[in-house]
Amino acid sequence: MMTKHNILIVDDHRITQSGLRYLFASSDRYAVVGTLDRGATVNAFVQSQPVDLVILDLNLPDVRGVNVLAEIVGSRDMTVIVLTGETHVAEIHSALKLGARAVVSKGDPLDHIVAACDAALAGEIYISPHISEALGKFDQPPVALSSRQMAILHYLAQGETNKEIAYRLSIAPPTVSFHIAELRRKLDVSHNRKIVERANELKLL
Amino acid sequence: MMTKHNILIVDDHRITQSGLRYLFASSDRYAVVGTLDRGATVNAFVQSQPVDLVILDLNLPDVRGVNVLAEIVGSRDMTVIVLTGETHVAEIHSALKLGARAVVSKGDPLDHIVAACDAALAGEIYISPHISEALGKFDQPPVALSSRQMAILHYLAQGETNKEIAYRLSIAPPTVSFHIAELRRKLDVSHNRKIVERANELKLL
DNA sequence: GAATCGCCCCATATTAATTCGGGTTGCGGC
DNA sequence: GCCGCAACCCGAATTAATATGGGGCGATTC
Repeated sequence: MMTKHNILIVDDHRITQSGLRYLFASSDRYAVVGTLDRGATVNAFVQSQPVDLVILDLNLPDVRGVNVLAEIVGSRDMTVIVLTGETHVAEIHSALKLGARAVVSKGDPLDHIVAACDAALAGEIYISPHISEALGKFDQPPVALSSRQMAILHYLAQGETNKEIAYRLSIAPPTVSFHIAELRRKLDVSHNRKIVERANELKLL
Repeated sequence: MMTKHNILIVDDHRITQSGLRYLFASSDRYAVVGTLDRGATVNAFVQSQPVDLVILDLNLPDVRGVNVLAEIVGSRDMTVIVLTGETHVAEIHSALKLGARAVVSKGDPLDHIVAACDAALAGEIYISPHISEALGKFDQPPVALSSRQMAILHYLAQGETNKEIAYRLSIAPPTVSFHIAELRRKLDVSHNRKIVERANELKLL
């Protein structure tokens, strides 16, 4: 038997950290070498000591998990698996695109977590049944917004009026209405009052 | 030493369930007698066997934790403590009003959970530092909406226009505007586009 | 029982937002 | 080059939403 794989846990819930430590405590293949509750500290940790596998929560208090992933992946020979509480499809897609090797839900049985670690280290991609079911449901054509549309969506999310947005962008109010109509069309909603909600669902904000 | 206190864990994250079981496994005062991941099953469980203490997550997949709390509290001599991931102030207030005896964040150190159990069973109210800090920040007077205002808020959340709402309620469009202005005032927002967001924050929907 | 308060309603006048028709630019394909 | 296409912009006309001022109704208080 080779030496154990070093695991770093990144999750802001202490009880989850503890549960994971306990899960791996009796393993002869894995050793937990650290637990972090903030995304900002991850990069420094993995630079300072050898880590083979990172178990990353996407929902951290300081930064989005995907940003942490983007920061650390590729920096050295390291495998990252995502352990997430909520199932945000777009975010999971991003994580996989960025190089996450597995995605497991916190609602999954515990042996799925170990299975994900095994598979990820073997070079496979592991998606737990929970997650893959959710992923399949929404096989959505990705919504691409232009920069103008994105800017206006952003101001809409702040709750600003068309007039205010027009002033900020130095364009006429009817032009703002035009872009909003485009947003309605692309986001497939019939009412302005649903645009921001829908954009949040699609994680466009 | 008296007999151990029976604990029921209600949380949809398996890893949290496991962490809590482990936390109490070595205790001589507590015994975990069950773990549930759905709110709908809680009432049947506590009817079927003696439970002294329920550790309840507010964020369950099927129903809001506060509804579970409302259902089980008072049904017998049982203490409920809330263990929550996110800190939704209004929901925590509701939980306390409904009779929860302690509130702990999942981000708190583990000994706070045990402290909460001890305090709750001793008849005290325990609020962890994390939570009490968040609670203090927003010491909001509770927002009371009239039934008309609530109805209109509901339609707003569906994304309907003033005209549609007016038609549904058989009132004139300016009357709808009037109620919306009242909502803006009561919810303390400057833009209509923020009303639904704010209402969600305050869990008024 | 009069004053007060909150809620509900509306018509009118005003302001905001949308639709419509029309124009520009830039870019990839025929 | 020229066509089509998508994004971007606007003015004028239309429609939607708001503020304003006012009336009625029921409950509470003095």
